[in-house]
Amino acid sequence: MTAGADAPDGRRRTRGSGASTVQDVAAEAGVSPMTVSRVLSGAQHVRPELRERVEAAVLHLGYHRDENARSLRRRRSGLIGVTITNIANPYYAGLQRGIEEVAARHERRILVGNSNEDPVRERQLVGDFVGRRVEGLVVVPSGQGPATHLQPKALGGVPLVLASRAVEGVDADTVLIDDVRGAYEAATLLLREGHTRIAFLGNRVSVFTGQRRFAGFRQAHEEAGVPVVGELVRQGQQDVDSAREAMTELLALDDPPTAVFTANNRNTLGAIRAIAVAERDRSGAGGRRQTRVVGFDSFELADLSPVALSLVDHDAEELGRQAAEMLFERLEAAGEDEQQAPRLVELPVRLVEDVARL
Amino acid sequence: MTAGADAPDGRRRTRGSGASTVQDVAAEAGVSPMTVSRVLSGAQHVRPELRERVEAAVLHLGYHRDENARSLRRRRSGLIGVTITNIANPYYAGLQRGIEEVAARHERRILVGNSNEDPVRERQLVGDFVGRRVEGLVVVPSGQGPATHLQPKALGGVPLVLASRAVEGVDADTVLIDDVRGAYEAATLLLREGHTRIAFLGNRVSVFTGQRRFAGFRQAHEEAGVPVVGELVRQGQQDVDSAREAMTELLALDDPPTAVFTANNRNTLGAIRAIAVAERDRSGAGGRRQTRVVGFDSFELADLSPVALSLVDHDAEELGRQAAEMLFERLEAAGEDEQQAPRLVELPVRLVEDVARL
DNA sequence: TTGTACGCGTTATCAA
DNA sequence: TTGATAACGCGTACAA
Repeated sequence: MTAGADAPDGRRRTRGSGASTVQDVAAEAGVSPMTVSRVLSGAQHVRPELRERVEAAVLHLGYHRDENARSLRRRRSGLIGVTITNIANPYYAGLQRGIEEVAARHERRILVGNSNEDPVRERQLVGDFVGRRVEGLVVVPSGQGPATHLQPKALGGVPLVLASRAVEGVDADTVLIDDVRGAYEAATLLLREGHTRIAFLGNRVSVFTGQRRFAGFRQAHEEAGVPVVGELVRQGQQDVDSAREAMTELLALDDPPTAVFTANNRNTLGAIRAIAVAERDRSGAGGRRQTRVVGFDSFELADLSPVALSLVDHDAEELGRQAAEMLFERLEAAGEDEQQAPRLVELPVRLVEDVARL
Repeated sequence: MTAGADAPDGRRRTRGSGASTVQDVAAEAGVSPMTVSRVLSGAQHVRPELRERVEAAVLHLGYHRDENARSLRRRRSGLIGVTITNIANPYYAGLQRGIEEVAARHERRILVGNSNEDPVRERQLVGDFVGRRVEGLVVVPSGQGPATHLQPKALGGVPLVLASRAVEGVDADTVLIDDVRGAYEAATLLLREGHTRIAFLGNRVSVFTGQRRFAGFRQAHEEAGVPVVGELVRQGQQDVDSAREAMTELLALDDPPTAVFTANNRNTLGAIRAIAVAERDRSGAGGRRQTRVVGFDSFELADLSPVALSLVDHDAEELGRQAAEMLFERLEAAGEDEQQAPRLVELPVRLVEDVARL
C-alpha cells in the first residue's frame, strides 16, 4: 500500500468496488490469498481446518471469484461466441439451444449476438468476440459480401465452425443440413405423384441454403426427364407475407401449378395461407384439385394444415450440438502438431409424407 | 523488463501466447503502450502522425484489444447475463432477441444460459454470471423452491430484472404480461357469448403465470355470476401432448364443456388438436356444436386453425426490450444516492377475436 | 502444507 | 502531448 489509501470523495470499501476479493476472504479467514485460491480450485493439500475457515468466509462475504481476472491469468476465457442471423426464428432458437447444451457440458458459456443477416453487424460481433478472447466461434453466416472477417488471420487463430450455411473462400469446419438431398426427395415425391408443373418458392438466391435446395429440386426434374417450368420459380421471399403474395400470383396464372415445393418454413407458411384462402373463395365450386404442397423445414401445428402437406424434416438442436462438438474437438486437438483439414458434415433429413406422423 | 525474457522451453512469440498485445503494437509503432491505448479509445490529444503509426501497426498485427483485461482495469465488463427457462420456446426466443437488441444499442453483449426450468441450474448460471462480473442480469425465473440466489446479497449488488414471471420474496424490477386482465377478458368474451361450462387448461399450479391467468379466469366468472366448474379445470399440462390428452378427456365427459380457455400456447395447441380429431371422428354427424377456444399467447399459423379461435396476444420482443431498458435505467442511476424502489411493469395484452386479423 | 513474488494485458494517475 | 508507474484480481512457480 503506497498511495491512494482513501479516495477524497469518501467512497471506499462501502459500495466502492462492490465485490469482495481473495484478499478479503483471506483476511476474514486468517490465511493467505493463496490458500483461498487453493480451496476454491478444490485443491487437495489444505488442512481441513483452514479449508473450513475459508469456506465459511466465502459464504459470509458472498464471495464470487472473478472469472474475468481468473481467465486473464489462466489464458482461457471459458467463453464461446455465437452469432446467429435471427434468434427469433424458432429454427435458430433450437440451434442455439443445441450449442448451449454442449457448451454447458464442457463448462463453457455462450456469448450470443444477432447479426440480422447483416454482414457488417456480423463483422462487428465476431471482432468483439475475438477481443473478448472467446475460445471458439460458431457462426451462422449471413453470407453476403466478402468474408474477410472469417479468415483465420482476422480471427487471431480462434477456431471457427460454420453452422447451417457454408461460405465461399472460408476453409472452416462446417455443419450443414443435407439440403440437396432433401429438396431432391421432395421434388421426386411430387414427380412420382405425376405432377409436371411444380412451383418453387424459395429464399433470395444469395442465401446458401436456397441455392442448394434449388439444385436438388432441379436435379430431381432432370432425372425424371421433366423440365423445370421457369415461370413457376419464385426466389426472393424472405418472409411469410411475400411468400403468400408469390403463391397467390402463381395460383392466378392461366395454367397454375398443380403442386409446389417450398424451400423453407417461411415460404411453406405463405403458400399454405394463399392456397387456403383461394380454396375458401372457390368454395369447392370450381372442382379444380387442391394444390399439393411439399415443404422444407418443419413447424408447429403442421399436422393441422388445411392443405395436403408433406415435409422435409430436420433437427435444429442436433445441428447445434454437432457444430459445438466439432468446435470442442478442435479445441482439444489444439495442442497437437498436425492440424486436421477442415471437415464438412451434412446432417440427414427425413421426408415425412404424412404430416400427422411428425 | 526485469526477468523472464525467454522461457526455457523455447516457446515465445511464435505461437506461444497467440494474440498480440499493446506492448507489441507500441513497439511496432515506436511509441509507449499508453499512446496505443489512447488511440484505441479514440482519444483527442494524440499527434496525428503518431496516431497513424499506431493504426498502421494495429492493422499490420491484426491486433484485437483484450476486452477481458480491459474490463478488469475499467471495472465494467460490458456483459449482461440472461437466463431463460427454455430458449427453444419461440416465445422466449423473441424475448431474448428483444434483450439483445437493447443491449447491443448500449454496446453490451449478452451471456445466455438455459435453465431448463431447473432452479439448481439457474442458481449455477446466476452464480457464474456474477463471477464473470456481468453488469446486470435478466432472469426468467424457473420459480420453484427458495430463491436465495436471486437475493441482493447473493448477487453481490448486481442489478436484476425479472422477466415474464415474478418471484415471491424477491424485490427486484419486474416486467410481466398483464396475465390477469388477459385471462379476464378471454373468459368474459366466452361468458358474453353465453357459455356457462367453460373448461380451463393451464400450466402447473406452481408456475407464476398459470396462477395469474387462473385468477383472471375466476374473476370473470365471479363478476358474471357464473360458477367455475371444478371438473373442467385442468392444471399441470406443460406440453402439447398432455394438453391434448386433457382436452380429449374433457370432451368425453357426459356433459362436456361448450368452450375452453387455454392459458398458454402449449395448451392451446393441444386443445385444438383434440377438438380437431374429435370433430373429424364425429364427421359432422352428431350435430353437437364445435367447442369454442380462446387461448393465451399467439402462435404461427393461428389464422389457419381448423377450430373457431380467439387469442390473447402479446409481444415477447417488447417484453425483452422493456426488461433490458429497465436494467439500463438502473445502471445509469447506480451512482445516485437515493435508490429507487423496485418497479413492476405490466405490459398490455390484446384480445384478438378474429384470428385472421392477427 | 503454506506463503511470497511476480506476471497476465490493460488503463488511471500523475509527472514531464 | 507523451510516458512511467502502479494497480485491477487472480494463479503459477518456487521458497519456506
